[in-house]
Amino acid sequence: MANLRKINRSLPMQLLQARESAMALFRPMLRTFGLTDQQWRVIRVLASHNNIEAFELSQQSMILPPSLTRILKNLEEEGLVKRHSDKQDQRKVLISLSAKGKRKYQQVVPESEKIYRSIEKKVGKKALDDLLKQLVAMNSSLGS
Amino acid sequence: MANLRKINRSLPMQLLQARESAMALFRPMLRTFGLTDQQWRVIRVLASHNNIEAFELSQQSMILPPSLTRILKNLEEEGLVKRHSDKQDQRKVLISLSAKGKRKYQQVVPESEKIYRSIEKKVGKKALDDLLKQLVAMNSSLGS
DNA sequence: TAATATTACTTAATATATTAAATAAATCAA
DNA sequence: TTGATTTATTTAATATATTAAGTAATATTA
Repeated sequence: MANLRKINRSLPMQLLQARESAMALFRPMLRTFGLTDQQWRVIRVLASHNNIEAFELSQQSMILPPSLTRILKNLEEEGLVKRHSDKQDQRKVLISLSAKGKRKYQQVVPESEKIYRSIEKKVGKKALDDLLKQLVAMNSSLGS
Repeated sequence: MANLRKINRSLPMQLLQARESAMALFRPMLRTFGLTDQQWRVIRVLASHNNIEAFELSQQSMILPPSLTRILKNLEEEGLVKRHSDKQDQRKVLISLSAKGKRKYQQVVPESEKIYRSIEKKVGKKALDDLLKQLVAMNSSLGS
Protein backbone atom coordinates (compact mmCIF):
# COMPACT_ATOMS: atom_id res chain seq x y z
CA MET A 1 0.00 0.00 0.00
CA ALA A 2 1.28 3.46 -0.88
CA ASN A 3 2.45 5.14 2.27
CA LEU A 4 2.42 8.58 3.75
CA ARG A 5 5.69 10.02 5.02
CA LYS A 6 7.12 7.88 7.77
CA ILE A 7 5.47 8.84 11.00
CA ASN A 8 8.82 9.72 12.59
CA ARG A 9 9.20 12.44 9.98
CA SER A 10 5.83 13.94 10.69
CA LEU A 11 6.05 17.36 12.28
CA PRO A 12 2.93 17.12 14.47
CA MET A 13 4.02 13.71 15.71
CA GLN A 14 7.52 14.86 16.62
CA LEU A 15 6.10 17.88 18.40
CA LEU A 16 3.75 15.66 20.35
CA GLN A 17 6.55 13.33 21.29
CA ALA A 18 8.85 16.18 22.26
CA ARG A 19 6.20 17.70 24.45
CA GLU A 20 5.56 14.37 26.08
CA SER A 21 9.27 13.86 26.72
CA ALA A 22 9.44 17.24 28.39
CA MET A 23 6.21 17.04 30.36
CA ALA A 24 7.11 13.58 31.61
CA LEU A 25 9.85 15.30 33.61
CA PHE A 26 7.54 17.91 35.15
CA ARG A 27 4.45 15.80 35.70
CA PRO A 28 5.51 13.78 38.77
CA MET A 29 6.54 17.00 40.51
CA LEU A 30 3.24 18.71 39.67
CA ARG A 31 1.31 15.71 40.96
CA THR A 32 3.06 15.92 44.33
CA PHE A 33 1.52 19.40 44.57
CA GLY A 34 -1.86 18.00 43.58
CA LEU A 35 -1.85 19.79 40.24
CA THR A 36 -2.72 18.59 36.76
CA ASP A 37 -0.78 19.92 33.76
CA GLN A 38 -3.64 22.21 32.82
CA GLN A 39 -4.18 23.55 36.31
CA TRP A 40 -0.52 24.50 36.44
CA ARG A 41 -0.75 26.27 33.08
CA VAL A 42 -3.68 28.28 34.40
CA ILE A 43 -1.99 29.15 37.69
CA ARG A 44 1.15 30.15 35.86
CA VAL A 45 -0.68 32.60 33.64
CA LEU A 46 -2.63 33.98 36.59
CA ALA A 47 0.62 34.56 38.49
CA SER A 48 1.64 37.21 36.00
CA HIS A 49 -1.69 39.04 35.81
CA ASN A 50 -3.90 40.32 38.52
CA ASN A 51 -7.41 40.03 37.18
CA ILE A 52 -7.36 38.54 33.73
CA GLU A 53 -10.42 37.94 31.55
CA ALA A 54 -11.44 34.34 30.93
CA PHE A 55 -10.91 34.73 27.21
CA GLU A 56 -7.37 36.03 27.64
CA LEU A 57 -6.62 33.28 30.12
CA SER A 58 -7.96 30.73 27.68
CA GLN A 59 -5.63 32.00 24.95
CA GLN A 60 -2.53 32.22 27.10
CA SER A 61 -2.97 28.85 28.77
CA MET A 62 -3.95 27.18 25.48
CA ILE A 63 -7.13 25.80 27.00
CA LEU A 64 -10.46 26.14 25.22
CA PRO A 65 -13.20 28.02 27.06
CA PRO A 66 -15.39 25.00 27.85
CA SER A 67 -12.47 23.18 29.43
CA LEU A 68 -11.41 26.32 31.24
CA THR A 69 -14.85 26.70 32.78
CA ARG A 70 -14.53 23.37 34.54
CA ILE A 71 -10.87 23.78 35.46
CA LEU A 72 -11.63 27.14 37.08
CA LYS A 73 -14.57 25.63 38.91
CA ASN A 74 -12.26 23.00 40.40
CA LEU A 75 -9.51 25.48 41.24
CA GLU A 76 -12.08 27.74 42.87
CA GLU A 77 -13.43 24.88 44.98
CA GLU A 78 -9.88 24.23 46.17
CA GLY A 79 -9.61 27.92 47.05
CA LEU A 80 -6.72 28.59 44.66
CA VAL A 81 -8.45 31.12 42.41
CA LYS A 82 -11.17 33.74 42.71
CA ARG A 83 -13.72 34.90 40.18
CA HIS A 84 -15.33 38.32 39.97
CA SER A 85 -17.62 39.71 37.35
CA ASP A 86 -16.46 42.82 35.55
CA LYS A 87 -18.34 45.91 36.73
CA GLN A 88 -18.05 47.62 33.35
CA ASP A 89 -19.11 44.59 31.33
CA GLN A 90 -21.20 42.07 33.18
CA ARG A 91 -20.58 39.42 30.53
CA LYS A 92 -16.93 39.22 31.44
CA VAL A 93 -15.45 37.19 34.26
CA LEU A 94 -12.21 38.34 35.84
CA ILE A 95 -10.02 35.71 37.42
CA SER A 96 -7.18 36.00 39.90
CA LEU A 97 -5.09 33.87 42.24
CA SER A 98 -6.10 33.75 45.88
CA ALA A 99 -3.45 34.10 48.59
CA LYS A 100 -3.47 30.32 48.80
CA GLY A 101 -3.02 30.11 45.04
CA LYS A 102 -0.06 32.47 45.20
CA ARG A 103 1.55 30.37 47.91
CA LYS A 104 1.06 27.25 45.82
CA TYR A 105 2.66 28.99 42.86
CA GLN A 106 5.63 30.07 44.96
CA GLN A 107 6.10 26.53 46.16
CA VAL A 108 6.12 25.07 42.66
CA VAL A 109 8.39 27.67 41.00
CA PRO A 110 11.73 26.49 42.41
CA GLU A 111 10.95 22.85 41.68
CA SER A 112 9.96 23.74 38.16
CA GLU A 113 13.16 25.72 37.67
CA LYS A 114 15.23 22.79 38.85
CA ILE A 115 13.69 20.56 36.25
CA TYR A 116 14.07 23.17 33.57
CA ARG A 117 17.77 23.46 34.34
CA SER A 118 18.15 19.69 34.21
CA ILE A 119 16.63 19.76 30.74
CA GLU A 120 19.03 22.52 29.72
CA LYS A 121 21.83 20.30 30.94
CA LYS A 122 20.67 17.23 29.04
CA VAL A 123 19.79 18.97 25.80
CA GLY A 124 22.41 21.69 25.91
CA LYS A 125 21.66 25.35 26.53
CA LYS A 126 22.43 26.43 22.99
CA ALA A 127 20.42 23.63 21.40
CA LEU A 128 17.50 24.49 23.65
CA ASP A 129 17.66 28.21 22.86
CA ASP A 130 17.86 27.43 19.14
CA LEU A 131 14.92 25.11 19.35
CA LEU A 132 12.83 27.69 21.18
CA LYS A 133 13.67 30.31 18.58
CA GLN A 134 12.69 28.00 15.76
CA LEU A 135 9.43 27.10 17.45
CA VAL A 136 8.59 30.76 17.96
CA ALA A 137 9.42 31.45 14.32
CA MET A 138 7.33 28.55 13.13
CA ASN A 139 4.41 29.57 15.28
CA SER A 140 4.43 33.02 13.80
CA SER A 141 4.81 31.83 10.20
CA LEU A 142 1.93 29.40 10.68
CA GLY A 143 -0.02 32.39 11.90
CA SER A 144 -0.88 31.19 15.37
CA MET B 1 5.47 38.28 43.09
CA ALA B 2 8.59 36.45 41.92
CA ASN B 3 7.92 34.96 38.55
CA LEU B 4 8.84 31.85 36.68
CA ARG B 5 10.32 32.18 33.21
CA LYS B 6 7.95 33.98 30.90
CA ILE B 7 5.49 31.47 29.58
CA ASN B 8 6.51 32.21 25.98
CA ARG B 9 9.98 30.95 26.80
CA SER B 10 8.71 27.71 28.23
CA LEU B 11 9.63 24.73 26.12
CA PRO B 12 6.52 22.63 26.80
CA MET B 13 4.31 25.62 26.09
CA GLN B 14 6.00 26.40 22.78
CA LEU B 15 5.80 22.77 21.76
CA LEU B 16 2.10 22.74 22.58
CA GLN B 17 1.51 25.89 20.62
CA ALA B 18 3.54 24.66 17.67
CA ARG B 19 1.63 21.43 17.57
CA GLU B 20 -1.64 23.30 17.74
CA SER B 21 -0.58 25.59 14.90
CA ALA B 22 0.25 22.58 12.77
CA MET B 23 -2.75 20.45 13.68
CA ALA B 24 -5.09 23.36 13.08
CA LEU B 25 -4.18 22.99 9.41
CA PHE B 26 -4.88 19.27 9.26
CA ARG B 27 -7.91 19.07 11.52
CA PRO B 28 -10.62 20.46 9.22
CA MET B 29 -9.53 18.03 6.49
CA LEU B 30 -9.58 15.08 8.88
CA ARG B 31 -13.06 16.06 10.07
CA THR B 32 -14.40 15.99 6.52
CA PHE B 33 -13.36 12.32 6.52
CA GLY B 34 -15.07 11.80 9.87
CA LEU B 35 -11.79 11.25 11.69
CA THR B 36 -10.50 12.61 14.99
CA ASP B 37 -6.81 13.41 15.37
CA GLN B 38 -6.25 10.26 17.37
CA GLN B 39 -8.15 8.00 15.02
CA TRP B 40 -5.97 9.24 12.20
CA ARG B 41 -2.80 8.58 14.19
CA VAL B 42 -3.98 5.03 14.77
CA ILE B 43 -4.92 4.43 11.13
CA ARG B 44 -1.64 5.83 9.99
CA VAL B 45 0.37 3.46 12.14
CA LEU B 46 -1.79 0.53 11.09
CA ALA B 47 -1.23 1.38 7.43
CA SER B 48 2.43 0.50 7.73
CA HIS B 49 2.01 -2.74 9.69
CA ASN B 50 -0.19 -5.69 9.01
CA ASN B 51 -1.10 -7.06 12.40
CA ILE B 52 0.44 -4.97 15.11
CA GLU B 53 0.17 -5.60 18.85
CA ALA B 54 -1.91 -3.19 20.89
CA PHE B 55 1.09 -2.21 22.98
CA GLU B 56 3.22 -1.40 19.92
CA LEU B 57 0.34 0.55 18.42
CA SER B 58 -0.06 2.46 21.67
CA GLN B 59 3.62 3.45 21.61
CA GLN B 60 3.75 4.44 17.97
CA SER B 61 0.53 6.41 18.00
CA MET B 62 1.36 8.07 21.33
CA ILE B 63 -1.95 6.99 22.82
CA LEU B 64 -2.12 5.33 26.21
CA PRO B 65 -3.61 1.83 26.35
CA PRO B 66 -6.87 2.79 28.08
CA SER B 67 -7.60 5.44 25.46
CA LEU B 68 -6.57 3.08 22.70
CA THR B 69 -9.05 0.47 23.89
CA ARG B 70 -11.95 2.82 23.30
CA ILE B 71 -10.60 4.30 20.09
CA LEU B 72 -10.21 0.80 18.65
CA LYS B 73 -13.69 -0.11 19.78
CA ASN B 74 -15.07 2.87 17.86
CA LEU B 75 -12.96 2.24 14.77
CA GLU B 76 -14.03 -1.40 14.83
CA GLU B 77 -17.70 -0.42 15.04
CA GLU B 78 -17.18 1.75 11.97
CA GLY B 79 -15.61 -1.24 10.24
CA LEU B 80 -12.24 0.43 9.74
CA VAL B 81 -10.11 -1.95 11.81
CA LYS B 82 -10.16 -5.61 12.79
CA ARG B 83 -8.97 -7.28 15.97
CA HIS B 84 -7.69 -10.84 16.33
CA SER B 85 -6.18 -12.53 19.33
CA ASP B 86 -2.67 -13.87 18.96
CA LYS B 87 -2.64 -17.65 18.66
CA GLN B 88 0.77 -17.92 20.30
CA ASP B 89 0.00 -15.61 23.20
CA GLN B 90 -3.67 -15.27 24.02
CA ARG B 91 -3.06 -12.14 26.09
CA LYS B 92 -2.11 -10.18 23.01
CA VAL B 93 -4.47 -8.51 20.60
CA LEU B 94 -3.37 -8.04 17.01
CA ILE B 95 -4.89 -5.16 15.11
CA SER B 96 -5.08 -4.45 11.40
CA LEU B 97 -6.87 -2.21 8.93
CA SER B 98 -9.90 -3.62 7.15
CA ALA B 99 -10.29 -3.11 3.40
CA LYS B 100 -12.55 -0.17 4.24
CA GLY B 101 -9.88 1.21 6.57
CA LYS B 102 -7.27 0.93 3.83
CA ARG B 103 -9.52 2.77 1.41
CA LYS B 104 -10.06 5.53 3.98
CA TYR B 105 -6.32 5.80 4.47
CA GLN B 106 -5.74 6.06 0.72
CA GLN B 107 -8.31 8.82 0.50
CA VAL B 108 -6.71 10.88 3.25
CA VAL B 109 -3.07 10.50 2.18
CA PRO B 110 -3.08 12.92 -0.77
CA GLU B 111 -4.98 15.57 1.20
CA SER B 112 -2.54 15.22 4.05
CA GLU B 113 0.41 15.55 1.70
CA LYS B 114 -1.05 18.72 0.22
CA ILE B 115 -1.24 20.28 3.65
CA TYR B 116 2.23 19.12 4.56
CA ARG B 117 3.62 20.75 1.43
CA SER B 118 1.80 23.98 2.22
CA ILE B 119 3.49 23.97 5.62
CA GLU B 120 6.86 23.37 3.98
CA LYS B 121 6.14 26.36 1.79
CA LYS B 122 5.17 28.65 4.69
CA VAL B 123 7.93 27.61 7.05
CA GLY B 124 10.62 26.86 4.46
CA LYS B 125 11.85 23.38 3.64
CA LYS B 126 15.23 23.83 5.27
CA ALA B 127 13.81 25.37 8.44
CA LEU B 128 11.35 22.51 8.68
CA ASP B 129 14.02 19.86 8.18
CA ASP B 130 16.24 21.52 10.79
CA LEU B 131 13.39 21.68 13.23
CA LEU B 132 12.58 18.02 12.75
CA LYS B 133 16.20 17.07 13.30
CA GLN B 134 16.37 19.08 16.49
CA LEU B 135 13.17 17.55 17.77
CA VAL B 136 14.45 14.06 17.06
CA ALA B 137 17.70 14.91 18.81
CA MET B 138 15.89 16.36 21.80
CA ASN B 139 13.60 13.37 22.04
CA SER B 140 16.54 11.04 22.18
CA SER B 141 18.50 13.10 24.69
CA LEU B 142 15.46 13.30 26.95
CA GLY B 143 15.35 9.54 26.64
CA SER B 144 11.90 9.17 25.19
C1' DT C 1 -35.51 52.73 20.74
C1' DA C 2 -36.94 48.17 19.48
C1' DA C 3 -35.21 44.45 16.79
C1' DT C 4 -30.97 42.30 15.48
C1' DA C 5 -26.40 40.98 15.88
C1' DT C 6 -22.33 40.26 18.50
C1' DT C 7 -19.65 39.07 22.51
C1' DA C 8 -18.30 36.34 26.61
C1' DC C 9 -19.05 32.68 28.73
C1' DT C 10 -21.54 28.23 30.17
C1' DT C 11 -23.91 23.80 29.32
C1' DA C 12 -24.31 19.63 26.95
C1' DA C 13 -22.72 15.63 24.55
C1' DT C 14 -19.25 12.81 22.99
C1' DA C 15 -14.19 11.71 22.63
C1' DT C 16 -9.79 11.32 24.69
C1' DA C 17 -6.24 11.53 28.83
C1' DT C 18 -4.65 9.91 33.11
C1' DT C 19 -4.14 7.01 37.09
C1' DA C 20 -5.38 3.04 39.57
C1' DA C 21 -7.36 -1.35 39.88
C1' DA C 22 -8.96 -5.62 37.73
C1' DT C 23 -8.58 -9.59 34.71
C1' DA C 24 -6.61 -13.30 32.29
C1' DA C 25 -2.86 -15.55 30.14
C1' DA C 26 1.96 -16.62 30.33
C1' DT C 27 6.25 -17.22 32.91
C1' DC C 28 9.06 -18.20 36.84
C1' DA C 29 10.59 -20.33 41.08
C1' DA C 30 10.51 -23.49 44.79
C1' DT D 1 3.72 -28.78 39.09
C1' DT D 2 1.69 -25.46 41.97
C1' DG D 3 1.82 -20.88 43.77
C1' DA D 4 3.67 -16.35 43.00
C1' DT D 5 4.99 -12.99 39.60
C1' DT D 6 4.90 -10.74 35.38
C1' DT D 7 2.77 -9.27 31.08
C1' DA D 8 -0.98 -7.49 28.01
C1' DT D 9 -5.01 -5.56 27.98
C1' DT D 10 -9.46 -3.82 29.82
C1' DT D 11 -12.47 -1.49 33.23
C1' DA D 12 -13.39 2.22 36.21
C1' DA D 13 -13.25 6.88 37.80
C1' DT D 14 -12.17 11.45 37.21
C1' DA D 15 -10.15 15.26 34.29
C1' DT D 16 -9.67 17.49 29.96
C1' DA D 17 -10.70 18.23 24.66
C1' DT D 18 -13.78 19.31 21.07
C1' DT D 19 -17.88 20.82 18.74
C1' DA D 20 -22.39 22.57 18.97
C1' DA D 21 -25.97 24.87 21.20
C1' DG D 22 -27.64 27.90 24.86
C1' DT D 23 -27.77 32.18 27.78
C1' DA D 24 -27.23 36.74 29.18
C1' DA D 25 -25.17 41.16 28.56
C1' DT D 26 -23.57 44.56 25.32
C1' DA D 27 -23.35 46.81 20.93
C1' DT D 28 -25.53 48.03 16.34
C1' DT D 29 -28.70 49.57 13.32
C1' DA D 30 -32.83 50.64 11.00
